[in-house]
Amino acid sequence: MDTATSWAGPIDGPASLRERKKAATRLALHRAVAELSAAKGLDAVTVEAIADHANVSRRTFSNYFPNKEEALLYGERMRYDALLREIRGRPARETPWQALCRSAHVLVDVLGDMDPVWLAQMRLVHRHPSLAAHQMAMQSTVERELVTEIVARVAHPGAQPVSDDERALRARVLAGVFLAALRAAVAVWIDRQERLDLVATVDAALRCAAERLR
Amino acid sequence: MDTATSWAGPIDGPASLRERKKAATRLALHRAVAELSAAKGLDAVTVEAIADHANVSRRTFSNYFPNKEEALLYGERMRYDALLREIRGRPARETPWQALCRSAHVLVDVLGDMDPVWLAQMRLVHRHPSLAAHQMAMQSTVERELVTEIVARVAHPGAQPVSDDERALRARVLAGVFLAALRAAVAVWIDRQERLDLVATVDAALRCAAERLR
DNA sequence: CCGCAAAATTTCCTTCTGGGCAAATTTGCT
DNA sequence: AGCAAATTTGCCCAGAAGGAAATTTTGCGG
Repeated sequence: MDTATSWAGPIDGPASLRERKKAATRLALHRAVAELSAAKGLDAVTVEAIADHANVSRRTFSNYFPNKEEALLYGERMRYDALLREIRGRPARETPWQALCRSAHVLVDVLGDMDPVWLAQMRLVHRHPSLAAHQMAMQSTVERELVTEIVARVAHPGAQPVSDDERALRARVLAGVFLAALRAAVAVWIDRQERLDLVATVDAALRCAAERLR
Repeated sequence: MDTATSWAGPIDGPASLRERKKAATRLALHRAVAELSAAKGLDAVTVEAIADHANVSRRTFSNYFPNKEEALLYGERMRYDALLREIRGRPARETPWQALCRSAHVLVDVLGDMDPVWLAQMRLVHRHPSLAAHQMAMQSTVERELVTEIVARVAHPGAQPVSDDERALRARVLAGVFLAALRAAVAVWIDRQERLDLVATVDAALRCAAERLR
């Protein structure tokens, strides 16, 4: 069950043994919640059960995650981190929107069509409103980081100069719109899972968001 | 301190005494959290303290709200409900985006420049990440309702016909973009509070979102 | 290889939360 | 006034979050 490499997990570079062990524990906890909650639903699973299943003490769980939800959404969080890294790595000459779109494309591509574990997770999130809430919460963090990244890309080559306020506003709107588009794409893809292609759906959502709205 | 009427609160029509009392209690609890958390920060306030401050038992608090955060964000929730009502009431010939923008305008206008209580709330949310999380969570609910409302407005007068999937995607993107724009506007307005006009900022954000992105 | 300092895990403990249940109180209606 | 329904309250318990200190593991210099 080595899906770790498929989403560029934390077991990457040759870090110190300590770091690698921590990463392993974190991952074990994440998988424990995923596995247990897939069976009985998240709130029928106690933190203790999760810790047991990962062979650590209940208290250690708290050292890694503040609560079950975050543990469950850890994979999701990693994916967003990957997205952020990707964006930061885009050439500076790309406009913010280009950078965002291309990064999204890369990530969704890498994610592959239907990592079954991810699919299960998304279905779970999709159904359980409290999880959706936590996911949104996570996105609000991502959004903040995204905003600073976009603001950094001030170089609008052929655009008329704008005020600081205007730029801040634009950056926030851009970040929000981008994430909203991603969410929308995933949502409808989950809804109509059998009939749609994920990459195409994401592309469509981004194009739709970039269009002039009517 | 009768700000209740300013945001179309629950004390409206002449409902039964029971209903009015419930509404009053709910409001009292909401105000209690707001007041106490404004002073010491939200997590320094126990549910018991809130209940005490509203002259009810701790158990009764649970009858009204599932947790502190929801109690604190109750005002916010009411405002979004008002927004939804406004949108549902727009004439059917308006395109979805028009309906959204005009509703937002109405609501922000009604909200008035700087209801001081609201301002305090927003600042609190703005600082405390866990609150921002809960706010996002709430928005995800609102978003869902918004989507169904937008889907209902299928009548794109002069647009080429699109598939069901496409329409669902567009509705979700639209809802997400709209809420993202609102959030962005409020965020920068809070950031630069002294120098900006709220209505103008919201307008700018919506216009920015509606523009073709670069 | 050994032992030591730093870091991580564990045990223990306290406070707070959410919510079931049944008794007591309040409200609406006749 | 008096009864039924709705609401509040007190009591209770399983779980969550997280502080403090003891214990174990890791990394490194001798």
